[in-house]
Amino acid sequence: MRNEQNQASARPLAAARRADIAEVLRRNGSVTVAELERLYGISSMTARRDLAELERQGLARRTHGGAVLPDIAAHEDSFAKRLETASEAKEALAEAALAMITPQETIFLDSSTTTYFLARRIVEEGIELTVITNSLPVMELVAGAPTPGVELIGVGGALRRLTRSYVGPLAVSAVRSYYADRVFVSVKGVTPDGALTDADSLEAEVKRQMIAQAAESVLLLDATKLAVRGLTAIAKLDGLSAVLTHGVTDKQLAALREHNAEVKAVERGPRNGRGGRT
Amino acid sequence: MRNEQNQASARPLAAARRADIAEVLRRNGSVTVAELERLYGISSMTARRDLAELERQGLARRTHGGAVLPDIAAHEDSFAKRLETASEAKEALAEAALAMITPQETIFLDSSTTTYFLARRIVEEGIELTVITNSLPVMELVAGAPTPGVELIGVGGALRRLTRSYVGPLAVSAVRSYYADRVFVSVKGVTPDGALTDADSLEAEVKRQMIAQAAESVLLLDATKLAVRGLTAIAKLDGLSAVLTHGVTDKQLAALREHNAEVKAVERGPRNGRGGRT
DNA sequence: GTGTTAATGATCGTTTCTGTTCGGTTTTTG
DNA sequence: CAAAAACCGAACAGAAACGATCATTAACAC
Repeated sequence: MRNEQNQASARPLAAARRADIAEVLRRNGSVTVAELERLYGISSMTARRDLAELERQGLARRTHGGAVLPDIAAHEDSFAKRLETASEAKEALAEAALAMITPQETIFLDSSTTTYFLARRIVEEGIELTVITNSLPVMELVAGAPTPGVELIGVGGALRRLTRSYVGPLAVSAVRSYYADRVFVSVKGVTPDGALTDADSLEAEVKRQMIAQAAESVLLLDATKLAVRGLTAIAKLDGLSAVLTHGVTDKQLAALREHNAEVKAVERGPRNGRGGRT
Repeated sequence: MRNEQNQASARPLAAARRADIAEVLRRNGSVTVAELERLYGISSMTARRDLAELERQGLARRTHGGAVLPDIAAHEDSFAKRLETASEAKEALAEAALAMITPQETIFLDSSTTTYFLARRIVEEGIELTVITNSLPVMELVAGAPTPGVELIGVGGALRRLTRSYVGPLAVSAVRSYYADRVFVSVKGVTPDGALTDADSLEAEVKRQMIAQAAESVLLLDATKLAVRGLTAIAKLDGLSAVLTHGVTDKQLAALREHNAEVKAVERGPRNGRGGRT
């Protein structure tokens, strides 16, 4: 660019010389005061002053005898550990959900841990699609993906620390401004009469809106959910497009099918009597 | 090029000569006052005036003895990379910004690395307030805080991977739905005539909206910003409530004060100016 | 012609840049 | 580990550049 001549010529321009030094530094990774003296015909004091100026500008880091490029360290995540706590049921459900996804489509992911596993699989596979979520962990996961295949749209709002997700009016209205091909949700519990319930009403509101804005809605349900019941109702089983279950008994399966015909049992590894169709 | 006579032959138009100087500058990267005197047969005073005019037009950057090309920063470094540069200055600025915060208030934090440092200090100190941000790293930081003192409102939108921040229409409208006591912003560069510039227009839009929605706006400015100029304008210096600087020279400080009286120098590391008197 | 405006050059106190000196500190060497 | 060498940075002084100010000149309108 701007560094060609600059040999022992007259006295071109102090600023130009400094820019040149910065360029040399970028190319070589380091410079010494002695080199600068010889190269530009300046005194050591001036050389030091130049390097001090470059350091002030953040372009160099002073060392004894010269200067080097400022550190170029990497930024690492500390979330790897969270990934270790793997639940077999959730992994199986995530795997089955992954098979339902078509590249290039747009999906909602809620703030459950089950969909977190799904997000991880999506990133691992490098599937190209658009993910809309209110879950901070999912955002971190997708944003940190090595391959930029996944487009991420984050739903903002007030942070609910317990679940690390965004909720509230702003979150709901943000969800309302998007339409997706599919939504994957998980809930706190399912009642015997086919109602999905959650422990938090704000969270429930977001899930409900996601379901409303998606062409197809898929519930990811492990066996523990059948025993509990949340405080607020989100939706009815019969309003969903599909339900993936894991670890439920034949009897429970039959009960679910009374509310929704599209209930599929996902078994990976010999589990519970039935062998479901994967 | 249009370099006809150069000599004192005629004086067709000062503007033509300046355009010519600009051309020389583009080609060589720098010019000296002495060169201009010889080239055009003008006095040093006129040469300086020409260069001052070119600087006002953003075509040159004045230096002692001449002028060099302004660094037009169209490109942008990733968040991780920016985190490593001028970290000392950013820490000092963050510390000073921290002192401006009153507990229980609501603040906007933009997606710069400088405000990331500020967020970290807020979390460390456990100050109770509400933070509204479009920066994913800041969200992670605040959400992961051991003490739940900080209320977090996340601004969603489309994720811009390079800066790990949410931008776009959704982000802007989300910001618009909140009012804050204060906003802390950092920008790509500040031009001589007092305009804040950024490399990305989407990012700039969010910052602009934050400034509009905050009662007070504070700019965090390290010395590296004075040398560069971004592509899009965000706002004017005179529209801000306060400016905190680090590592700028006395002269630069005076220039900034012409646009905004509330410019404060925050020094905690490398001293500015020449022969620093303690 | 006369008045106005813009550009330029000259003067001069102030600022910036630079090299030298010198005492103190860090690194290397024996 | 001590001596030697190299390096550092504060302080000083000279040279160069700067910019505010004022006077001069040229172009133009009336």
